[in-house]
Amino acid sequence: MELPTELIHATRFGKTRSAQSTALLEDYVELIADLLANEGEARPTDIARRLGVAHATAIKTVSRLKRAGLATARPYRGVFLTEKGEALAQRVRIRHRLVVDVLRAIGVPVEAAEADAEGIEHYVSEATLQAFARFLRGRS
Amino acid sequence: MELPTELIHATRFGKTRSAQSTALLEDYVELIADLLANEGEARPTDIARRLGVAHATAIKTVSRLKRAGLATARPYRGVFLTEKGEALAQRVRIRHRLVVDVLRAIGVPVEAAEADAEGIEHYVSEATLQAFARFLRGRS
DNA sequence: GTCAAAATAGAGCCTTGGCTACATTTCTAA
DNA sequence: TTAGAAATGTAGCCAAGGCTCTATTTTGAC
Repeated sequence: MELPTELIHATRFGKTRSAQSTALLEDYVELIADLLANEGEARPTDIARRLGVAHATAIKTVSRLKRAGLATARPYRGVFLTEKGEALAQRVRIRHRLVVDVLRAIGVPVEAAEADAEGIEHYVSEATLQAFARFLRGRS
Repeated sequence: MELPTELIHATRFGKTRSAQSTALLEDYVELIADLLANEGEARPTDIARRLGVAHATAIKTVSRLKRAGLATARPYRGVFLTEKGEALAQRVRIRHRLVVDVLRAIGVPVEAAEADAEGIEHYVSEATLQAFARFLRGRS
């Protein structure tokens, strides 16, 4: 841990950038899991509506999910998660709850907490996550 | 506030997306302000090194900053911030400190707090920011 | 003062994540 | 059962944010 300042910064920013590319896939996986659980199926049109994008955009991203080994889908037949996708969805869901709970505990209004968590959750490291859990345990 | 669920979600995600486009410009403005304050000048090469990108990328983004009215730069003469850019840098700096301080207060290790704040800060709304400030005041 | 090195700029390419427009498939209701 | 509506998929466009390669300008060492 004796890197020059600019390398520390570069590493930090680089991490932030690559986090952005995974953030979208995480959102999709989270949403697909939710739709499968609550509606029984995850159709591209529903995904698009929930994310506020055009259906073509959703379809294109789903194909990226397939390439990444997170989802499966056959033409005109809805989207499903692979085991890897399920596992990711699980992690994302837990992390989301943790972030929202911490924000709420700090005094953030529920609306803002839910909305901001959507962006924040993708940038919370494992160390921070553990600190969050400790913090919540310590005050319950 | 009586939107259907999918519209609430869509709005929320949409906000997250557009936040991403401003996140990079905020990082640049913050860094340029820092370089101007500590080095006396902000050269594209330094910006690139600190952000861990190629210098050409930095130059291209600086020209976007100019288009957005945040910075000025004459060929071969370094980058400066406009009033608007200064104001943004100020806000970003304050917000960054607040996020780091809250993370630290919760028990996040300093390294993780600094690193995660880099990503988190761009997604913290005004309401959340105020809650953060209250939280810190309440425990000092 | 000159010339090589460093910094700066520009061109052109790639992927992502949006979009619209059009084509195809599936579903549904008469 | 079949036509029209809805869903799905494809193609092609755009801007952002990366990259490399090449050209130009500035600077610094002699």
